[in-house]
Amino acid sequence: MGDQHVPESVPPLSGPRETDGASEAGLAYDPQAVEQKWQRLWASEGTYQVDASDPRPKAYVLCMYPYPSGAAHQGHVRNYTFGDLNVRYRTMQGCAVLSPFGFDSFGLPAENAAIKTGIHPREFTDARIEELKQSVVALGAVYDWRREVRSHDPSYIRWGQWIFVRMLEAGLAYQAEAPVNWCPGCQTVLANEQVLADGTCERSGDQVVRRELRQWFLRITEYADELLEGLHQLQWPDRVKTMQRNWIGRSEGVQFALEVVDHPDIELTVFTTRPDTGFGVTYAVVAPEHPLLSALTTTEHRRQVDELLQQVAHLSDIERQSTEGSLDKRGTFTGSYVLNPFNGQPVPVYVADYVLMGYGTGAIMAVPAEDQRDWDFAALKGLDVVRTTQPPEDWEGQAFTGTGVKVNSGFMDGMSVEQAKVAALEWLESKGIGVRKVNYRLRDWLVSRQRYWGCPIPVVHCPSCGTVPVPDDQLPVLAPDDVEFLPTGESPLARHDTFRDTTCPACGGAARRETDTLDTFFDSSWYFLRFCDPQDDRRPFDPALTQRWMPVDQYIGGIEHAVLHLLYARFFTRVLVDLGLAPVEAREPFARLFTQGMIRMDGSKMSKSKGNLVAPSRYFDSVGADALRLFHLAVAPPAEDVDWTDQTDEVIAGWSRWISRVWRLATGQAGSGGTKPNEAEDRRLRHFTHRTIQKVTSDLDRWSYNTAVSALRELANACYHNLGTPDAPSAVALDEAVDALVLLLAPMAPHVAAEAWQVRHGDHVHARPWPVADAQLARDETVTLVVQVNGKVRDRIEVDPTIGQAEAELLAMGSERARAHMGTEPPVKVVVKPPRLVNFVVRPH
RNA sequence: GCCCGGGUGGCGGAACGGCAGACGCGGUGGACUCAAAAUCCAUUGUCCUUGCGGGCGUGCGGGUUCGAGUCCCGCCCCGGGCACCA
Repeated sequence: MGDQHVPESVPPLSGPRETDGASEAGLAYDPQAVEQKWQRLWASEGTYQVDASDPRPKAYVLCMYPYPSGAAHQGHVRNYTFGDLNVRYRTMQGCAVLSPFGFDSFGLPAENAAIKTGIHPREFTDARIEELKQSVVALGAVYDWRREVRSHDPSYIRWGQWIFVRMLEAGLAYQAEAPVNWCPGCQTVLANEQVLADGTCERSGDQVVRRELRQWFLRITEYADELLEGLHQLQWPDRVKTMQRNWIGRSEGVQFALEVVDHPDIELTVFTTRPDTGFGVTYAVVAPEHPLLSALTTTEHRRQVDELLQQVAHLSDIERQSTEGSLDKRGTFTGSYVLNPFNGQPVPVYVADYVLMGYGTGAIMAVPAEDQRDWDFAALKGLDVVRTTQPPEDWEGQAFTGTGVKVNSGFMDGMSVEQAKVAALEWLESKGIGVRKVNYRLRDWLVSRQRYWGCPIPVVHCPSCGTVPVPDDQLPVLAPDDVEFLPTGESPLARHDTFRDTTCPACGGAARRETDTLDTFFDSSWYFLRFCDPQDDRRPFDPALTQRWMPVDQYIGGIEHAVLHLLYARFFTRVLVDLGLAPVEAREPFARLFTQGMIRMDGSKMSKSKGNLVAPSRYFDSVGADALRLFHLAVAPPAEDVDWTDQTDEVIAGWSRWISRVWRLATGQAGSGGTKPNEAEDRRLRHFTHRTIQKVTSDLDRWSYNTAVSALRELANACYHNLGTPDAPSAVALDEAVDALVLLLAPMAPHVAAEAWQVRHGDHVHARPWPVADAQLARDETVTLVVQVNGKVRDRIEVDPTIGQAEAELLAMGSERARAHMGTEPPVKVVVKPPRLVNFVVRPH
């Protein structure tokens, strides 16, 4: 998964602190010694290994598996800090937590490195996996490592291919022509990322062109409605659901045919969501790739049309939909006319780049009066504009897309837009010209990649049998190692004779092996299922084990995956359920989703391919992992982006100081409580303790980690209050407070919490149950009643929280400070919201 | 261009439509110390005021409301995604 924006460089951190090799009570806290001790212990005791037979209620907590880009960067640290907090918190709450880890280990960077340095992608990738794994362990994040999955592992490839074959058999995979970015200089297909903003190749600088290639697709559009409907039941951020909804882009409308003047043999089919505007159609537009374009183009217009096609060949879809620059040069007349079926008038047919072949029918009826882009284009080309919805008075100079009364529209005159939509549809259907049609913005999933470092598509192309899947017992199809990684030429697989040339599994004749590999989103669409049964060599995963763990209860990853990965995976699991391979529990794979913000530096202008130079290891080696974790929890709400600045190191150092502050409290070095009860202080501290337990618990439940950490700061401050003075709280109250502090800290800063607890009690803090507040002690004895005059705060009165309406008003009325702002007349109105607020509304004087 | 977010002190941030700035970082002052570090304590939006207190303040402009950082409308700026980066 995503390699996030990462900081480029930071000023040097103050040198490593002195360590004294141990951290028993009475000594300074030594993060390195403590962290290594506990990391070894968690690993050797298998503390976070779970099995399906575990009787506790299950919780599946998962961070999106990473693309192994080497040592972890701060984006990973942030992700795994949140994940680990959830794992430990749910464990303390009594759940059997499934916490697996794996690697999205196929991908472009390894192949680029191979081309550059000659190192084989596998060697390159394995080395980086080890590095990343090490930093994840050093962070103190705990996983059931027996379940590790790597995309490039032959067993994972095998079952991925096996699933692809099942999809092929079910008719869900098919081949079709689709454009790719072709670099004439490199003689190779480029990823969008490798094409610069000016449309040139990042490596050779050549102008990139779009070229049609026969490629594999998955029929995700068949699931469009289901994917849309399924969003309702998900506990996902609204913005992610909205993005998916918009991405699917369901729209209801009409598809109808336009007669072509002087061409009885062909007709132009268009889709519209606004059939009510039919009388306003003054021209039509086809996409440059439209199959009828050639037939529609007359001899005298062919030159201009060809020029346009050449120009469009190196534009991306984004550039084509942009209205920057003049539309003038981006469309031209074909020379043909079609008949507007509503009024029988001939209207000209244009070709323009802003119409995309991939959406609808690749042709539109243009209504400049009611569509702004059509308006702009019509203005440039001097085309007619006929309003069919009456715009408000004074409306001129632009399209009117709102609702109103229909005009100039024959049988629809006088109707509302909504009525007219229905009338136009019924009219088109009754005439046999059109049909109602649901259209989606979503396109089928193109899974072919012309690359080496990916999962080979397991089919063989036979001249006599056609496309034949590789039989199950011959899986996995593995890419050969002896390939050349050249900076020019096609995919290494296509040039590898003994891989490419094979025999047909059906007839035994000479055949050609498919040399495309699968999109890495294919791999990331089912790894969370494999985690449930990672070593199975009879099937991708056992349905019973999958049923035990699925769905993922908490999925955590970057917002950049809001649409693609998260939509593909939802599609994939639906298919697996429909094919009977996965239990219904997996239909919606991620019950709860959290999308974290990104790490930015200098406004995020840096490129993602640059390495991460703010390596977490520099913090592990100085202040320790706990300090870095607390920093990430505290610095911002988890969903927000984080700016890595000059001040960041100082803030992290502050967390290191705080850890020592807690350590001194826990070990008694900060001073101890009194031997006798101190009623006032004890009540204050116990109230604070139990209120903090409530606050932290609810903050963790609502993903408000920054405020949870703040609450722990406050509890520590409360513990220090009056410590070492005659007015100190009793040892009993202090111990209760410090124990609560350590327990609440355990999911956040697990090492110091574990060590502190062991020093105090001898056992493991992470095996303790999560603390429960005493509601009586947590209750506030008084609250502040705010007295306002005309909405401005004029006084504050401490009152009993159960105070009533009348009593509150009476108390407020008695406030001298408030009365000083009220003049002599009685208030016009009094708003009383006990126990928080009384607002007197008076006439200004 | 389209879709989705964000904008609060010097900085990161807090705030069920009801005390704007919790908790930190940085700053300032103090205690401890021969001194320093570490530590502990206090203070810190801004303007006017000796003080009490008051005015102004949540990107900009309007609106709803007894009351708006929060809700609505219109802008500006910054970021994410846009189907082959993952």
